[in-house]
Amino acid sequence: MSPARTPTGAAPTRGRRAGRSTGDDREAAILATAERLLRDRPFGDISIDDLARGAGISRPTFYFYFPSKDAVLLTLLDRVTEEADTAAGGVLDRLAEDPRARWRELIARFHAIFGGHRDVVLACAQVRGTNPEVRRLWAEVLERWVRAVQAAVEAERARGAAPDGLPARDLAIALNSMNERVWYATFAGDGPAVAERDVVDVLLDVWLTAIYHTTTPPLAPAD
Amino acid sequence: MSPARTPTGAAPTRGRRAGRSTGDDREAAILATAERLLRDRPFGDISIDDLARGAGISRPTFYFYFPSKDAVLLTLLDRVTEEADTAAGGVLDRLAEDPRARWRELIARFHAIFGGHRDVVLACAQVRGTNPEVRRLWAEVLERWVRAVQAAVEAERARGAAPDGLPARDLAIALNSMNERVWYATFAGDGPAVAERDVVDVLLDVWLTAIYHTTTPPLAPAD
DNA sequence: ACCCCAGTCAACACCATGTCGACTCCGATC
DNA sequence: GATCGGAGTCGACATGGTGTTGACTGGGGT
Repeated sequence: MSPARTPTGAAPTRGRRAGRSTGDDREAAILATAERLLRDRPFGDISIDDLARGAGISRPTFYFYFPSKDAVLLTLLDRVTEEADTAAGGVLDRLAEDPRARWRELIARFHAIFGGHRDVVLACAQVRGTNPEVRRLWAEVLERWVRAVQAAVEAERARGAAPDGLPARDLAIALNSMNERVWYATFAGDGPAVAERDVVDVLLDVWLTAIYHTTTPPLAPAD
Repeated sequence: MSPARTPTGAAPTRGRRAGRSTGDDREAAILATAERLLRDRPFGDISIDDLARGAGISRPTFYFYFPSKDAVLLTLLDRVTEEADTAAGGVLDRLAEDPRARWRELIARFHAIFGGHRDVVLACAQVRGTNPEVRRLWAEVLERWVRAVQAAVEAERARGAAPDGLPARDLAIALNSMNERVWYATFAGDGPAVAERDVVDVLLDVWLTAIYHTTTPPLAPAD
């Protein structure tokens, strides 16, 4: 998970224009207010004034801490993806041990984290359409995950556990895309969706069949 | 494809408040303007004034034809999904003939239609986050496709061509979701994406392995 | 005693949306 | 051939959210 940590790393000061004195708690208050308000209404229905008042400041003061409403969401998203990266870290290194169990662990962890921050994730999906910054950040995060999966698939093929087929990168993109969209529908309760308690196993099944052509991949190296 | 044709059917007058005289061409002009403007800037950057001026009318007059900017897009979306329904109709009835070829045909047709109206589709994906009407329409369309795929999978299992496994509905949801998200990324050129010329085959591969556990499903009935 | 600057906000400028009321044709009616 | 009604049209206004300006405060450093 080391490559291209640029997004979070290269933009160390997204909120708060610079400087570092007292008002740190105000910044935190804005973030907390956003997360709280998101719990019962969509991002688009929250005005900057709501955020400001919720944090006990006036609207112009809000701009002292964040350049826009979207920047608040971006900071929130940053946290979630960082958490996900941490949770996912290393799981795929031990794939050969027990492929099915490891893939399931990976998917289950993502599920737990996205589910735990569903309001933020859902809001980001909403604004991704209109905000290039969110789009860019999400694209970078996704790229890391795609690369990790791609490498894992190539490793499984190398040890003879998975058959050749699609370019590993395309496969990784397709599977990650599926997860994203399926989780979105599940958490949003929007349109045809997989039940929340089943979603990990449904996704796992498609991943395993797409990668191994079976739902019970071999544990030991083939040769 | 018969069930629940409500969306288009039950709201016969989304544009135009009622009546049916000359101004039909104005309505068409608005639609055409929207499609044209969408070609070089995102939906959010197009104002009602742009639409009105493009159609040679004033902003208040616009409201005579459509209740909002989103309603224009909704009408455009309606056309595209109708076209897709037509193109997809019946393909799955002849699945047993040659499963691989039929599934490929289905995916390729959707690809062609979405690709041909990518601006509209992309715009809809953008506003789906903020507009409940678009969300609802898309959900209904998706529900039809999910049902069709579910039925096809069940039929393939019944004739012994596909192994049992996931509930067919969950599988259908997952695969349709994957397609939606993958196409979006491909057409938007946004983040990790499959190359446009490869996308049909990539999707097909995942569909076949998920449904049949092989990329070469059997042609003749098993017993 | 002074200055600087993080932090604060009232007031303003701007822009997009949506609404109202008045106006103009034009075809139908008596 | 007057008049009536409704489709079609738009100028002007109300509303509401965003982002900016300029002035004020208070405390830490010199």
